[in-house]
Amino acid sequence: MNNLPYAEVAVLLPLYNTFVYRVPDHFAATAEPGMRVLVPFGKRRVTGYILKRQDTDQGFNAKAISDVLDDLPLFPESMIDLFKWVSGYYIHPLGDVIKTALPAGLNRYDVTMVSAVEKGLDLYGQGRLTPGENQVMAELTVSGKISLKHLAKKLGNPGINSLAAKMEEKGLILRSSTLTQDRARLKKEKFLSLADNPEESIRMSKKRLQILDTLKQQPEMSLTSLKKVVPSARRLVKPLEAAGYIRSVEREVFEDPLGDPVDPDIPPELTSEQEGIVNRLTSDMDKGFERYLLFGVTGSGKTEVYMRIVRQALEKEKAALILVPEISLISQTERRFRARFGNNVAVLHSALTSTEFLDQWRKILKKEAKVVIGARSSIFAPVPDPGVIIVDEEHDTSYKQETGLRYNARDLAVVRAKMDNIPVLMGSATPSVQSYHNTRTGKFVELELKNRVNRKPLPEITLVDLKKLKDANGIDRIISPTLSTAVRKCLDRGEQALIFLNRRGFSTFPICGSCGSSLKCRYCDITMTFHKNESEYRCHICGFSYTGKVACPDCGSKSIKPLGFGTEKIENMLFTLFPDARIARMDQDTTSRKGGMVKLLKMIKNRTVDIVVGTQMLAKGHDFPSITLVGIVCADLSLNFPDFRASERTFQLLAQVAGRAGRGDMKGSVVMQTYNQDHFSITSSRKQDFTEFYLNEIPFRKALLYPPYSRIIQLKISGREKEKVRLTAETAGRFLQTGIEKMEHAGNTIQVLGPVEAGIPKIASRFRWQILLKGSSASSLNRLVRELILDKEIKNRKGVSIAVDVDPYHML
DNA sequence: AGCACGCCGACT
DNA sequence: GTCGGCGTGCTC
Repeated sequence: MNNLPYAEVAVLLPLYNTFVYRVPDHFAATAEPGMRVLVPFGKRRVTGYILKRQDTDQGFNAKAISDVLDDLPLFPESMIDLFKWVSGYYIHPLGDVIKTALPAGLNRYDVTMVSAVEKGLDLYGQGRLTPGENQVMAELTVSGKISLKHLAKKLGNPGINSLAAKMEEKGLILRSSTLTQDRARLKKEKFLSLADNPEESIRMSKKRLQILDTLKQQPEMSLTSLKKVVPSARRLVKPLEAAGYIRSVEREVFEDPLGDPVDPDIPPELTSEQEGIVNRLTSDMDKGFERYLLFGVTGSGKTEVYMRIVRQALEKEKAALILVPEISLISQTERRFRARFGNNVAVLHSALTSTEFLDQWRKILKKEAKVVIGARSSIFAPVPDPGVIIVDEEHDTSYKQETGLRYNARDLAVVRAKMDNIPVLMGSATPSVQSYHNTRTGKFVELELKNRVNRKPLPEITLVDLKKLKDANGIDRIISPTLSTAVRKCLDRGEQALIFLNRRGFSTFPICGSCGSSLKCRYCDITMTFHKNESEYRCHICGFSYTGKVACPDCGSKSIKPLGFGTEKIENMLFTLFPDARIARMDQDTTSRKGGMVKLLKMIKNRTVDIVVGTQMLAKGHDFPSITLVGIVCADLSLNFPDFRASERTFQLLAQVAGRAGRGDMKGSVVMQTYNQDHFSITSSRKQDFTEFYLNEIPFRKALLYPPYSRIIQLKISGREKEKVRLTAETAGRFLQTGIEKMEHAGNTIQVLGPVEAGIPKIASRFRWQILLKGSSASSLNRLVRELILDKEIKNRKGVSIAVDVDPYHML
């Protein structure tokens, strides 16, 4: 720990540079890199993060740090380089990168509060104020003391700043400054212990003696447990403490967010394939950075391999970081790790409260939990000494964050492993084209698990050509006789069936029977979906809804026809086809309530349902041993997306869904309905042959210069005013075009595609345009976009925002 | 982000 | 003539 007089600080504002502050003497020994500080910034104070201590102010007239907000660093110093890398690569302000990485709710800053004073109220009462002043006073008499920001919002007047300043000058109102509190705080508890020599003697009641007696029996006791012995302890310890009979300390206590305990498991014997991989990783662990892609068919025991490798890391006194898709946390993976590693596991996921999350965070920092498992954001977990990073289901799109800092945790796992000089293992049964390509070019080491642990064959997949069904009537058009027969047989055998459709709702394309226009969301440029259960039309993007009785907004007709179908309709049809079966639906609508997902999973596991209808979420990671039939209603839905990864997504989804069949002792089968019988995504997924898919897909990518043969950055331009957005997009487009011409002299090739209106031109009342940049070098793309973002002409457009998406996933 | 400074139009 | 709009630049 150094005591240098200055500190480099990243402030929590959208700024790309760091600032130097003086460390006052009274913080000299405590202010460490990784701690938050409160720093003066212009006229106010904001949260910042100490990046390092240094011996000079570099010629700036450094102000002093106002306060140190943490007792301990929130992240190890080793992570600062990662944050800086992320900030640079994703072109995102460093302070916000760190904020994104840390537990939510840790942000303190000054807020201007306004309140009315007597003179103002008098003049208001006498009606002697200007209209603007009247508005302010009216609001203040209602709400009392209120933040200036809040006031501006309530009055719909963003220019209230100068008005408030003026009103204060006139003595009508008072402005003051308050510091916000952290929303997330660690739970602290009072711990009591007996002191040796009381300073004064006080009268001892029975209860007081009982407390001293209880404390005598152990070195230290929490107030909570003492209260179990002496219920009135809280009141009674005060005088005892004051008189010096007992001492107390405040200490952090950890909550257990993990719910029901898990019994320890007995590690199974490894297959020789698994053993080979574990041995390879174990011996390589000391060699430092290396990237591995574990390509293992469903059921080949990847998780067991991960657990053995984690065990090896622990043996070497190192920690392990395991990333899993969000959904797996609710299901299997988390439980299996806990069964193996018990209390050594820290779990980070979105369902934790902010206090629970902070608890887990502290445990990781203090090395009390060395096995860290979590979703996307856990790539930023403060693991001080990782020995290995594992990314399960590396192809999963949930590793890509789509708001704010648009990072990809899978990619960052590689970056972090490199910085920590440790191996990173990415596993999947259906790898991403990107990662598999990396094995072909020698960037990643390929490891393979070819055999299923129980040696069972993969399910047999039957294709149904939906084109031939077009003359059928009623339900048969959507659920083919082949599929319904298969379900019937499955039910007769007493087994479970899973029906998959990647679209929720009842009618997905409600259309006006009178004028023919589709029912669109008021705020987004998309068709709404009818939900029969709730009898309402819903926008799947912004959540806006109309009642089921709404008239056509275009012509006023009440006859809206429910065209198009989603999971709710399928569920309905299955009720008709199989009145004797117990049917459950699993999609966002039935799982969004807390505990809804767990309840459904339990029903499947306990076999209190016969048929499960559901969306993507069924495809991921769950192990349902008694499901023997999987029906795919329409395999092509994701194929027609205007996105270069449409084929890849379709293949992965189909292969993963099909993999849900026959995971137990009974043989599974799959019925896949499709309009594109001959498309390679369909045929390859039918054979569960990733390599075949890859070899078909890769020529397209190459010919059209898409990743992995290029790098792309997408700019997403949006705002409430249609024309302003278009104009900004066009200005940005021209800027980039000129930028490229300049760079081309240096032999760079970058293509600008667009600006074009986005695939969904309006979302939540914001109009959207986009520009796609394609190039062979990530760094020159980065440089170009950085120039654009920092350009004042673009930056200062009020009301239009430009989001930078490096390596985008969702191109709509 | 938020705040001050500074330069042009409609008002006491 | 001034009040107040928001474009521009800066914050260690």
